[in-house]
Amino acid sequence: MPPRGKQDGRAAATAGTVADVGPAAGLFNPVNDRRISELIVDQVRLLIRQQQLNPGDRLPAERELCERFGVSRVTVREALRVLEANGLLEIRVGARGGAFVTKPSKERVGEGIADLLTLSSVTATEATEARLILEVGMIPLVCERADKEDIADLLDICDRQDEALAGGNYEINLSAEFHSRLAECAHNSAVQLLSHSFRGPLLMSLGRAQQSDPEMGRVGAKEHRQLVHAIEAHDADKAAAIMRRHLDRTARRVKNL
Amino acid sequence: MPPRGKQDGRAAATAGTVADVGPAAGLFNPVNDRRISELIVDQVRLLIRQQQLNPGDRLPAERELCERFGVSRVTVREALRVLEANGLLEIRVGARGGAFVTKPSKERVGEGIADLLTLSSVTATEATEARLILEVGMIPLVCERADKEDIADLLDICDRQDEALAGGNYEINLSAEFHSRLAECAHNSAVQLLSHSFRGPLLMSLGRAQQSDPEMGRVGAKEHRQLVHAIEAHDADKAAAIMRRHLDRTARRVKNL
DNA sequence: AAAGGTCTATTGGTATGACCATAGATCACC
DNA sequence: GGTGATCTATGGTCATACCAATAGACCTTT
Repeated sequence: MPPRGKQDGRAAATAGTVADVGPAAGLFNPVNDRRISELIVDQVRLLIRQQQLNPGDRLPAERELCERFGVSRVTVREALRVLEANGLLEIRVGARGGAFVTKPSKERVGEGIADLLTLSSVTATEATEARLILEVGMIPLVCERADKEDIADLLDICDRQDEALAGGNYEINLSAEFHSRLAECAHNSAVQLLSHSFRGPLLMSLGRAQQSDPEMGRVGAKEHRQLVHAIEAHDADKAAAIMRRHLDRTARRVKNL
Repeated sequence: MPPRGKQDGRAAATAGTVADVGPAAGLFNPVNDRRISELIVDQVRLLIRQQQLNPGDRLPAERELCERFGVSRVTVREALRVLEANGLLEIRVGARGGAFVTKPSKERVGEGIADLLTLSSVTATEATEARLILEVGMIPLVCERADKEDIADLLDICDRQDEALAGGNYEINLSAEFHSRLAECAHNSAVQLLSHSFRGPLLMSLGRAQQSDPEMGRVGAKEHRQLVHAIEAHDADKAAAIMRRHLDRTARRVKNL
């Protein structure tokens, strides 16, 4: 690369990224507003979307990216930070480290959605309503698609829940696990993702509600088991009714809390 | 600030951020391996969550933040980038510019979710199913809560849709606008958010489907109007049925596409 | 006085070059 | 064969400097 003048920052970098079209290109043509790092972000994101970069792939080292893009390391690093924050990259240090394209981990995505939900002005009541829509709405899919393994897993969770209750300790995590596993039974990753996302924001309020009435755990566990049996019998209407009742109780507690 | 030794980077900065506890603190205590910029991100995010920083508030200038945190500008900037990517901050340049805490804009959040959805391995079929659950599930809320203004707006969109159709051009944006406005009628921002999020990822496939059969637009517009009337009559069952039929057609097209 | 231009200070955007910290990989030694 | 030292590639951070954009003060012109 020919050594550039000392400080031609944006101009030179922009020239390297945006087409220098024809004569008089410097006049009356659209101004380039965006940050250089954003252009890099877009470029990489596009590559990932188009699957020219696949999960597990490693991007060139920062210092090499600088040369390729014709920008400074600071700029490249800011782009990588954004991509990392968006869950597209994972950055590891040390030899053989670098920026790796992440597998589209459902947990990671769900976490991102959960974060967005908690930071938006969604109230607990609203989230509960939305959750009810999701969980009741997915019941038909679940009843249609749940296989033997699904049922067995659900029952296993119920068993552990009963055990915990018998031992006197109520495990709210088990309830969450039940609903999470139930969402898997829909065999639809979008549904699963959304259902999972609503878990986090609600856990806090649920935890408080549960504490105020530990007996709830017992009722909830029983309903879980009834639900599984209804699913096993492919009785969508009955299952939906149980789920609605189950969540309605929760909704009321959230409202009164 | 007392001039530090030339390169005491992480050590010094860490000492300023993490508690230096008791004697022998340098031995056997947890290593701090997070990035400094991440610590800053956490700190700011916490301030926002606790509402000690509110939408519209302006953070100190980068150069001042450097002093406050005792780190370099690069580090502060990386933190700001992440916060910006997460939709928490908006950064403006120029005099009186700086980092401003953003209002929790629903659009922004919805966009984030949409991004996550498209980047995860959710197929169009799955997304369509999830959308059906949402849009049908919210119908009872809509029928219960839609007010005169809601109905009027929906009818207005229907009118514009008919106009466009009469003029021979089908506007897919109008259909999207209808569903978006409909979600507002649930008067629940979580539902609205989710519904909105599914718009983007589906537009592409829908666009293609629509092109393959332009007559669809006419049928869809008619169904929209029927739907509004059912809602006006608070007939949730009928409205849900119409919506289900409406989306089922779409779902089939997506599957066959 | 109003309109419009110019200057200036503030603030983010980028470049450069340096050094530190980390973690594989390799090799020497026991 | 394993154990530890050393090498090396790579991200993490710092300091400084200059460019670019913008708001507001100030000045000029009409």
